[in-house]
Amino acid sequence: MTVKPYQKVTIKDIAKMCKVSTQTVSRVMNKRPDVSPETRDAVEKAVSEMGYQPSALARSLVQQRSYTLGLITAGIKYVGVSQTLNGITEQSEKSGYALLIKELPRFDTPNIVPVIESLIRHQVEGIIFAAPELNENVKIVQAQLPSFCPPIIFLKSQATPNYTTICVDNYGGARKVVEYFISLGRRKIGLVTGPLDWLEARQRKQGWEDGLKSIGEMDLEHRWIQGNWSSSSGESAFAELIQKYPDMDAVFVSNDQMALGVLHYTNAHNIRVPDDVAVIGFDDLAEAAYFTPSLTTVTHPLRELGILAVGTLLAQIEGKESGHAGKTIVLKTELLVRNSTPKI
Amino acid sequence: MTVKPYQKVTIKDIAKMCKVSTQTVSRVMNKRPDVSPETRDAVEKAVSEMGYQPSALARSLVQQRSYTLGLITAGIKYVGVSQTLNGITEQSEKSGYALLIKELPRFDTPNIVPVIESLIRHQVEGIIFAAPELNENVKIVQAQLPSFCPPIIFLKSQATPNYTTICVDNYGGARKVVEYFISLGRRKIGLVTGPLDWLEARQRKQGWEDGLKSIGEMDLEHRWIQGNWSSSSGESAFAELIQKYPDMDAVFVSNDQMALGVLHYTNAHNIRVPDDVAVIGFDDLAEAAYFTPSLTTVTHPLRELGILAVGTLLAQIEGKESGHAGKTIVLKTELLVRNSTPKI
DNA sequence: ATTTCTGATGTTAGCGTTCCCGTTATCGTT
DNA sequence: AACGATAACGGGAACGCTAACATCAGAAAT
Repeated sequence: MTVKPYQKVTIKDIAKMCKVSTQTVSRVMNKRPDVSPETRDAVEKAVSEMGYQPSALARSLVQQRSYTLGLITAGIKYVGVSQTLNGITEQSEKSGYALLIKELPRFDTPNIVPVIESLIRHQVEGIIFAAPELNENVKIVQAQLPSFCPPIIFLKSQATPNYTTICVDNYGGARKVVEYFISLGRRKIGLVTGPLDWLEARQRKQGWEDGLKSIGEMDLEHRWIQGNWSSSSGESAFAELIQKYPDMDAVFVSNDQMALGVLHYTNAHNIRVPDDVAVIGFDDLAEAAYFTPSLTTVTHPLRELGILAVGTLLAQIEGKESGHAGKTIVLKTELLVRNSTPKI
Repeated sequence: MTVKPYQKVTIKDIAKMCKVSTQTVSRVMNKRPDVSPETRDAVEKAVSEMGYQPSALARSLVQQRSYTLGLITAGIKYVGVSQTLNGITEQSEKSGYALLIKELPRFDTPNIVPVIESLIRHQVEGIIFAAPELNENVKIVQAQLPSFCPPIIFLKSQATPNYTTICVDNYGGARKVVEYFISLGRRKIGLVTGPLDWLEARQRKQGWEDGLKSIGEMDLEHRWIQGNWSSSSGESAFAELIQKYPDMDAVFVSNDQMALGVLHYTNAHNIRVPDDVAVIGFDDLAEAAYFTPSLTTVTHPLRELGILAVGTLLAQIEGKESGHAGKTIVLKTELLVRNSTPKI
């Protein structure tokens, strides 16, 4: 039907073909009103025949707007992260923004500035920092931010006055867990925590700690142990914990993967769950409902976190005034009761 | 120390500041040899003082190269997909390419062409199509591909003569499963398959079928049932299957999530695994080793799939000659024996 | 008949780079 | 002394597009 152009076709080709100026073609492409119907039809016909696609690059350059967002992640292969990513892609697509993605090679990648600079070179209009906060990484990033930097939002980070932060109420979720255990009459509550260089692990631990202290349980040192989020670490951590805290009648495990490790241990050692030890996890993996026994856990809206991140970022970009007021949004968690805790 | 420029700083600013031409600044930025050391130092100093970042957009425009890859996915929140994504981000970063990501709203998104066009507008130099093949979606995409389209690679798709395809040996993996069951003396092998509009589900089913037929088991209609990849569907599918095929002494479950559902059922109904029924899954989820009992399953190198995809694509981009020769790469799978199958 | 408006189009310039070519100064060679 | 080679740098043009203004016809208003 039409000659397949090897060379990419540009606005000039269309203009020449229709004997109009490039400006007119531009007007048609941008659906502006002041083009006569006949010209519009002719141009549209040429466009579809030639398969013309306007260059977003050239457009961005001249308009000084890229309609592109930058995303910095780490650990995409973990469910939590990828759920957030899902929300982010969905919402940015919906808003007509492209998404440039960077994954840090490690959670504790030392120098993140080059990554941000790379995004800036690509003229992103906003940045979502969705890598978990551990050690001082977020503080370091904030301190080293280039002088000219587009709006940036931090996910799952400590609230700071100058930057917008969106996170999940880890502390509150953990307190809910402890309170639920107490309501079941369990007070000898152990903890398998995630690595304490992670902010989220610290927040969850703090919730557990404060929950126990609020009922007068003050001596907690021998009641917790650290894992590294993996099932394997959960299993061995629990093995150690039950040894140094044999009275334990309940355990809060800081994520579901480690909780699975715990259940693997209890199943293998004839420890009855929930009769001997009740178990509550955190995250609500899709699989958690099918663990043996099914796992009581804390859900958090990770996909919504991503959606909200994009929404908030775009609000900052498009309505410059609200600027980097540095607001903080905390999303609620919810306890999901299943069979690893006793029926009431 | 330095005035924070509100306006973005361009190559001209640096040039003016150093009293050299933009050309010279460009030479410094691109580390070209013909600049005197003094000039180079002066420019570099100005660059770092002003926080100048060359615009990748302008550079792409003039060089007619964007150093950007496009990725089309679906179902990022599922582990398999996100593992591949991990490999893709890693390798494209390593190769100095940026990555533009698009997630299809649904697995069976009807019209994918606009997504591809959007990538083309952004001048991506290559496209990785990493959404699963189901129904005829990949064929439709191939048929509707715009006339001017950069190199494109299909992941996990049916091999076709004209396009490069990289996939995992689902068929071979499934055959290995059946052969292993047979080596254990189990011949009454059931199947919980994934949805058969998915190519991967069909391939795994075919492996199971051919494996059984090779030992003379021809009548298979009552031996399989379809799930939808979820644990819940796995559980109910198995419940139905054991009813219509009570002799079954082994079951191949097409992914680990459904296998978890199966184990949930057997645990609840005092069906002994592996004594009464041996179970093998597919995927090797991180959690599978901690199921009760730990799950024998098939691993496939999804991260490597991503890495390989980028490598192959870049080879096509950079060495134009090998062009879209349409080669096909099939990655090996491996059986991982754990406790849901009997010890030998 | 003149002015004013409006709708449809074209012209020019410029977004921030790099490419191609040209210009100068310096130096060694014959 | 004249020549060419080389090193260091600058001037324009171009990439593909759109913003801003300019133009021009014809309709409407005076």
